Amino acid sequence: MSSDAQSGRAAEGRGGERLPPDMRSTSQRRAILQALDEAPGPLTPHQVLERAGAIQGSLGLATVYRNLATLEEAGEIVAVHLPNETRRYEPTGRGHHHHFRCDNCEGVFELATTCPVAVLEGVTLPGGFEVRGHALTLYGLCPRCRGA
Amino acid sequence: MSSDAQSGRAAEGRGGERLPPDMRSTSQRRAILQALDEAPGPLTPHQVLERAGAIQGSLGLATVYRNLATLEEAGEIVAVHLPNETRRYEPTGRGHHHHFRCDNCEGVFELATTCPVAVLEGVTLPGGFEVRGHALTLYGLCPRCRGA
DNA sequence: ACCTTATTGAGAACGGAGTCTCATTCTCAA
DNA sequence: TTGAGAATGAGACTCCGTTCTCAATAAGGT
Repeated sequence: MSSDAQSGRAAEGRGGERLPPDMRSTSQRRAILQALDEAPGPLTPHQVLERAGAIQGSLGLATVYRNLATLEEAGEIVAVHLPNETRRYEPTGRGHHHHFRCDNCEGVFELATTCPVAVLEGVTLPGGFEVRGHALTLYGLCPRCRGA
Repeated sequence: MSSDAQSGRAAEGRGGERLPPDMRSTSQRRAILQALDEAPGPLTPHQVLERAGAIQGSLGLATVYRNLATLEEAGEIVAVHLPNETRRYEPTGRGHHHHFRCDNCEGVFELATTCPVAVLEGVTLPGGFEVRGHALTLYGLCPRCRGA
């Protein structure tokens, strides 16, 4: 779940990432990407600040926001929106999946389970609602909180 | 979808609503409840201000917020959270359902469709995630925007 | 009708997410 | 090695949803 192979981001030019031409490879940028790659689920900007900050010494919140925006534009990461939560980000290329939020620790995890809502894609529901996409979040207890 | 029978709110004491003992029935409160009852889906505080304000002459934003909080505590309405949207409210007693958000007009509607995620309730997913609830939002085009 | 007290309106104030500024630092192509 | 310009850090600032304040108003029990 944290291998470079998964997202296709491997040794290439400069720092080792696949980034647009005029986008430089800085230690901060690398740390942010690494933090997102190693996380069990999408991270909020503040979580990115914490985790990437632990990897790379100094890191400002503005830098995190700037990079998240830049990397999203570059298609390296995608924004994830959960109900009643601030925006989160995760690396692209992980295919269609949904998230699980623990009621206890409030952590958000990526699920491997097959999508139970796929059948509705492209369907027009009674009432005339044409479905083009969906957002599903499961709630409950994560493995750790269940055990404790 | 706008009948009083549906939510069980009918002529009873005072102004006509079923409200806790020390909660007074004011014209503002009644307008707010009516606005929520007649809406095709959950409303944001500002939408409540607009709609209830159209019913009842003067209405302040603070009054709307106060009443939404009070009515929620009283169990008359429930908060609805959609991804990347501000909190909305709808009357209680409409059973399990999900919402549809139009990509074009951005309106949010209540769906009558049976829940495709029900099968996951109570299940423990591979990985050890114990499902206790879920949030599903469908996106696409509403009847009106589809026609236009 | 009267009195107690919940409720209201208008606007000031708050809080947290996200953005902007700008002097300084760093990347990397030449 | 060097220079152009992308990137950074710290904090001020903006935005906007929500709450607070307080004097005036109005439910509703008696």
